[in-house]
Amino acid sequence: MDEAAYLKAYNPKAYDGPLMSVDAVLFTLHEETLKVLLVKRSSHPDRGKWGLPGGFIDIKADSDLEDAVIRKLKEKTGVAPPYIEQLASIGNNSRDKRGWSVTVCYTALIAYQDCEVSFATVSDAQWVVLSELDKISLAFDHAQLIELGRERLKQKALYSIVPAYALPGKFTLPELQHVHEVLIGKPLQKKSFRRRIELAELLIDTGEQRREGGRPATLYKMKNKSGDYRFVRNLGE
Amino acid sequence: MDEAAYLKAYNPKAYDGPLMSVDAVLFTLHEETLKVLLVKRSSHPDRGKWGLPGGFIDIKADSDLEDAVIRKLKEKTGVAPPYIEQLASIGNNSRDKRGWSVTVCYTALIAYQDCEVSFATVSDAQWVVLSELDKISLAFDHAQLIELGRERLKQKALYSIVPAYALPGKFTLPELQHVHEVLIGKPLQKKSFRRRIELAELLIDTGEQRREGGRPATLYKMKNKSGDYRFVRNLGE
DNA sequence: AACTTTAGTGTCTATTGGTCACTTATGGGT
DNA sequence: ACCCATAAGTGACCAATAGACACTAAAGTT
Repeated sequence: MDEAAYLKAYNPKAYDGPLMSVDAVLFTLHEETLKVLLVKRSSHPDRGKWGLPGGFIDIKADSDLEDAVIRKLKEKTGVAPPYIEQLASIGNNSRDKRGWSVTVCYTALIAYQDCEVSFATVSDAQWVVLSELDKISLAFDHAQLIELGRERLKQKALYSIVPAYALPGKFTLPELQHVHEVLIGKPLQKKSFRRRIELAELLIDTGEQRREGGRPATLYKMKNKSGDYRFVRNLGE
Repeated sequence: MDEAAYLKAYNPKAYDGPLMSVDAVLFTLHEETLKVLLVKRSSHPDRGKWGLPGGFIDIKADSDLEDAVIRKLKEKTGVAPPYIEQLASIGNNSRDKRGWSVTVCYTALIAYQDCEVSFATVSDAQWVVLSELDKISLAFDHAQLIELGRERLKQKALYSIVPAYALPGKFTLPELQHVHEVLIGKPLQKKSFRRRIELAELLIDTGEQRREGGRPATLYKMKNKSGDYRFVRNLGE
């Protein structure tokens, strides 16, 4: 049998495969704390529980995995997040009551302001403060996925300025430092923090300033490739 | 309808989902070069081409994703590799002629000696030098997956001693440095290399030595958690 | 014993983060 | 207007760790 004949006769349903979904751990910073986006499950299993935005791939509509998650996120927030990264894939026969199930899970960041309006109308989605997660019983293994995302983001905070994507397009250095401090879980030296960013020339001075209490802070924006930059030495520790 | 009824009525085949497989990029060091394990595809599509070890999940036999890849690797090499790590998941509608397909891809390392015998008898598996990959037309997007694994391993070489898993249980520091040099692609200062490993106390002196030309080199073995250790500062650059 | 080869060390320099006091810019209260 | 509180931003020195490279050490070979 040649390949053309094989493909013609091929029936994907003959193969007994696992369920396959995508999920996203979308973080933002609001009121000095990290928050994660949760949605209320409208269907079985775990109906009524809160879980991560995500779901099955639509093999007609989605052309790749990232497409699929972004579609799911847009449904809830109205916009695509400025940062998204594959986190991990979890697959086993116990995480979903329906059977062997695999999720490809992403972490994403967005500024609170950039999607606030969009889902003020959607009552089945909410931002949840990370420290209050243990009070909620989450669907599937989503608590574990959030913890994984959290951990990954903490690492990124040590050697990159990826956390900047949790802020609006223009932000001040003290604001950025604050995001890093929340993620790393301890205060940082402003001098060290600023020095490395300046040296690597990662930000653009917009010329604008923001006043809030004391001396006005300069507003910066990210350069195009700044999210990919990796400092050779970690902060903290 | 309650959850029990839903689950009872649930039919996974009603859902039109993607194909789902696992693959592994297994590297080793042999004759001073990095090699990757390839297997000859015995079935369609891309029958006869070389590709990564891997395949569909067996939802009866495998209890999770890692189980599944390790099973695939054991089939080819006879042993489970001492190091395995999730690399990435790639899913789209163009990588497999059969339709929308997702692979969860792992990187793994093993000592050449530890599986040489096992698959000397298997003629459909071979180690291929990385620089000769462009001469072979690989199945699916496997060339890209290998490049991804290569890149990840290079990063690991900069801030960890994970590459040690490409060596036998006992190895010398010059040997380890050599693996790192191959991965990073340039020579390293032996003093710097040794100093950081000694300082972090990552290896155990076995008391044995290896003679080869000049002064004998001390044989070390890894401590248990040494693969997880991350230096705060990168080598090279 | 002298030479070659490879392992391993001593020591100085370079880079970058840590610390912390100091200066600067703004608003508010007297 | 002046002083103070507050937050932004800098100067200067210290600490940790990688880079460079010459030197010593231990083996085999001639």
